[in-house]
Amino acid sequence: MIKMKDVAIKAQVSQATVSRVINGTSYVEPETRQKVLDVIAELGYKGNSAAKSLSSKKSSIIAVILPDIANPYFSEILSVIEDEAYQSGYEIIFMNSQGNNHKEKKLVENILKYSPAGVLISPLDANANYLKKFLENNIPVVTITTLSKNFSGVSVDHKVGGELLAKHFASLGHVNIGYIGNKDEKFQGFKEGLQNLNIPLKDENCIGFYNYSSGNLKELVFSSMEEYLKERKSLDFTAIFTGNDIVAMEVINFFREKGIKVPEDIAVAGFDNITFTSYLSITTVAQPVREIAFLAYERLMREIKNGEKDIEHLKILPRLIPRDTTLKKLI
Amino acid sequence: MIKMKDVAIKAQVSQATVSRVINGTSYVEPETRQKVLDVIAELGYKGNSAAKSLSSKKSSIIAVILPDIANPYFSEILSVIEDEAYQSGYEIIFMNSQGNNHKEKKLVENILKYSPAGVLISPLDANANYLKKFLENNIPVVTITTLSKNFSGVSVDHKVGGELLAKHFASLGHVNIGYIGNKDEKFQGFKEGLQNLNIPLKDENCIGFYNYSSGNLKELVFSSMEEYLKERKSLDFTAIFTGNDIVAMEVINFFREKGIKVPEDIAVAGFDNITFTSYLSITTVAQPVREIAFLAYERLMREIKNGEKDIEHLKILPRLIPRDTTLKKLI
DNA sequence: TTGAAAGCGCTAACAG
DNA sequence: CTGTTAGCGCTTTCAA
Repeated sequence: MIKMKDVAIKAQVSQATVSRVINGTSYVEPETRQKVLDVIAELGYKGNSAAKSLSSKKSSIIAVILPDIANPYFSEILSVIEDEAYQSGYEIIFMNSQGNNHKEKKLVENILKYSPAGVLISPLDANANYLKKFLENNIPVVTITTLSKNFSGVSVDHKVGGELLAKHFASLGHVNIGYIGNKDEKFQGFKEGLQNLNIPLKDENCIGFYNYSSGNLKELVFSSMEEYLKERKSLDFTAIFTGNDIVAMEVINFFREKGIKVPEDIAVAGFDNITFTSYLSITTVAQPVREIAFLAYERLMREIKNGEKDIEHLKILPRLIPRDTTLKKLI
Repeated sequence: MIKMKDVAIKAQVSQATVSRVINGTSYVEPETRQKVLDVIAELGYKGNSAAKSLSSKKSSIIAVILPDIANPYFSEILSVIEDEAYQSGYEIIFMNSQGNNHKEKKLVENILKYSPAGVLISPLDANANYLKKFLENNIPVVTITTLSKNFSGVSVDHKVGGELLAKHFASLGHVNIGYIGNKDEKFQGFKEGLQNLNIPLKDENCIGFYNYSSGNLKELVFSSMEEYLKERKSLDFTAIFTGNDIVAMEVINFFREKGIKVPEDIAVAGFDNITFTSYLSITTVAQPVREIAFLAYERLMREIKNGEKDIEHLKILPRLIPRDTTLKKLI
């Protein structure tokens, strides 16, 4: 690999001057500047990230930590971030926490070795202690999907999303309603939304589990549903809201195997609006993923380049996308 | 950030000794060794990648360059690689070529700055000249999905996959057959497979396009199909093989909009067996993605750690997964 | 406006 | 078995 010194010698200037024209850190006589540029092109000088990072104490690496890259929702996010980073001259170190808090902690520790310029993370626990390491090391962080009091972040208003679905179910005449998924913000919104409409959401109809990894999701969904069915003989609800679209697909799959028809016997709605829900015509709540990713990246850049330090929380409003799986009116 | 010297001082040894216990590069008296380890734990020493990489001239970074991370086929691959890398102490720099040769070239140049320990790439063009830079810089490369004469690689035998589908269509009695997608190896296998069964695959029924990015895929598929329909009034085939599952979904979508029923009016088969095809019950050819990714990573590790330099090409056999979209027999 | 020189934190001879 | 020392390629004072 050709280095600055090689360029310097060939351009008959000092290595410091080469550094200056590359980084624009101080004025260089246009002639020498051009000469250096020519030699750089001629020799195909590329630079050495390690050396640069070591002496400048900062890198052009952005760490991206996501809970489940196999979920299209997150791969779409990564896709947007990667391209933005590419266009602005950063590289992405990607890490997949797989819904595993222990792994996420390790990942955070590992990434510190690289002095990343910034971090984009969809944290499993927005208030986890190990996230504070970024604060201590003065590394800008923007959270995606979840908001943390310590960092800027961009998310969808999940609560509103839950409420939207509550209203949707209500408008279709459902009064016995179920839920399956993480008991998170959207669940809260859903529950409160139903309460405001005087529709009870019975605890025993809320099948909770905590999961991010799509690896064993099918098993998880199937065993949870089996267990539910074992306790009572049949479904005690006519509509079910699932934590996300993938869960919705699995639930529909489960119902299909059991001979339960969607939406004739039961209405199903998901959350996220990943591409594939449209093929299956699943009712869902759309998160503008690309916008979220873009806004998060943009915010991170402002923290990196302009040193903005105030904590900014963006909550984007989701919208309901009614499709076939909730087609049937009960009234 | 706490550094080796800090550890050395507190442990009352030289910095070199700390380096030795960390890297195990030479024997260290068990007592001193333990003392150093204790101090490392106490101080929470993490290390500095840039410094390590600069002085050792190698990094623990593995570059992963994929054509379309939004395609679940590739996100599954990334998921496997990331976890393997995590377990063996490497970090992933992820790059998305988006089916853009120009971008891929730039990515290859960019990654050289990091002296990656190795590269896993699903190249757009296996023989692209810029890939030789890895050879010049002595960086181990393993290709995924496509094989290159210059590097080791793991792929599915796409040709066999195409043949499998040819036989499948034939066994169902189809004689007028179409294709839509990249005119690649699986297309060749498909074509030859049909030829061997004395079924012609007319050129005008082969709708070719070159695409990797799922971004504008819908448009691409729809406009290609529209064009086809404009030229002749109706479909001149009873079964169509699509380049991959996502294309299959879009084609089915298109047919649905046109009121053409699948599989009643036309049979559709995809390729890849991404998770979502099972929900839609699309006939497809399964690529054992996780195995591919795992084998590629394993091979790369052997090149990195053991310096194996021979070129090894693994071709994994795909298998046909018949499902509902090709259910109907014509004979 | 430019060059010389001192590190950045670490690895890897080289002594002893 | 361990300490000393010389860089790795670059950024960044400090002078001139």
